Amino acid sequence: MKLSKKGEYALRALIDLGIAAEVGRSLVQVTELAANERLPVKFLEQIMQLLKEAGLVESERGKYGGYRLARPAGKIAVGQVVRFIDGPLAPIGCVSQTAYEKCSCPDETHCGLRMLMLDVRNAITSILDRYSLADVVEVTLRKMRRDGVALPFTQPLRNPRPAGERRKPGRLVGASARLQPVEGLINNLLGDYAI
Amino acid sequence: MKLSKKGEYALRALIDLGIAAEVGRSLVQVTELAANERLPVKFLEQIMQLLKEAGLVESERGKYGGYRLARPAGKIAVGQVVRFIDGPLAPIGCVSQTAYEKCSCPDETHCGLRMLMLDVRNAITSILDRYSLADVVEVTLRKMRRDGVALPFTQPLRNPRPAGERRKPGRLVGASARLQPVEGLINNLLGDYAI
DNA sequence: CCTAAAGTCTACTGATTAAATCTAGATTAA
DNA sequence: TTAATCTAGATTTAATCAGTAGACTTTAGG
Repeated sequence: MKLSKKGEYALRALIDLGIAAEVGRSLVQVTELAANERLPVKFLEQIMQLLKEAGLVESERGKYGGYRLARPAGKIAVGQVVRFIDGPLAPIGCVSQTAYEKCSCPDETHCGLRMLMLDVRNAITSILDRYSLADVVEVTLRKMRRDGVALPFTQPLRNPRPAGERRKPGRLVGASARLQPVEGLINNLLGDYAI
Repeated sequence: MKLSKKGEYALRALIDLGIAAEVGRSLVQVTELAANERLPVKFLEQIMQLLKEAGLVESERGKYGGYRLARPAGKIAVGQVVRFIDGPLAPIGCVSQTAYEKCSCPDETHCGLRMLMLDVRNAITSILDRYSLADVVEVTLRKMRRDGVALPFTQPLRNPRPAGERRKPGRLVGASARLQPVEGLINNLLGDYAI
């Protein structure tokens, strides 16, 4: 039931880009992302290309270039990212809602494994499709601020580009503002009472 | 978030062995298992060896040999099987309760991804550790009987061995008898009202 | 008692994918 | 022009998935 390294690194990078945006940094370099999360640089470069193809990030080339989120973090669901990088969230193909694939067993309707894995699939998607990058960013920043930990990406790039419209740090709109309360760590931490 | 083929095939085989036991067949050959689930025979042989090493199945060698569950299906949790074949259930190592592994990020306590994945881990284990093979077998048999589908493994081996103590088909003891009701397909189907 | 048939068990081989590294090229700011 | 950066592709290493070959075990039949 593993998330691939590629998927994990992609999420780490995207979350960092979300934090950067929230902190006023519109552009982050791959080397910064790699350093901040201790990821292999060249591998992360490949992943950033995939995320660009997916339309999740934008890039600026050349010296003092870098990456930024292509849309607000609140508009990027975690599940979307994982599906794009790792494929369906379902543990086995025959319970995937977004990419169903017939399985080997001769009679799916009487397959107990399938019913069990359908429950697992639903449990996974109910979390990963419910929360956006903004939710994860919000929880992270809140915890860091509470504990007085230094935020990353607070130092501006030495020569920030004009940047047509700089993304202003604003209220993140995440799950807690949109959805019914559910159990789970993330949801608890999203409530003000829990910081 | 995939279950590996090895893990999937292992579960299919074990569920089939559970069905066989419930139907009065104490020994099933690899070729039968492979045919019933349409799995690659030699690959399944390897997997059966792993399951034997894990103490989940027993084997009889030679002509008219085969495999059986090493203990009652109610004593084998699905999660145990997956963990043995595929490793931890957690999507990333730093949220595994049974096989924690430090992750690359410099500060786990302020890692939003980790909190999110902890929720996912808990969602997965709450299902896979709650249900046993007996639960899956019960749901499967119930559905098949309801729809009048022919049960597998009902024909005895041509020359069944003396079989010291034949396992008698008896009441399966699964989650529905042990645990609080929870949401999910499997649990609904375990209730009598749902067959 | 001997042997053939039908099983499990063990080892090796190859294809494909994941994970990461390496090398080189294209683009931009200074 | 040069250094920093993204872009692109080839290469390496390991794991997964599966198939092949055969050795070992047991039963059935002569």
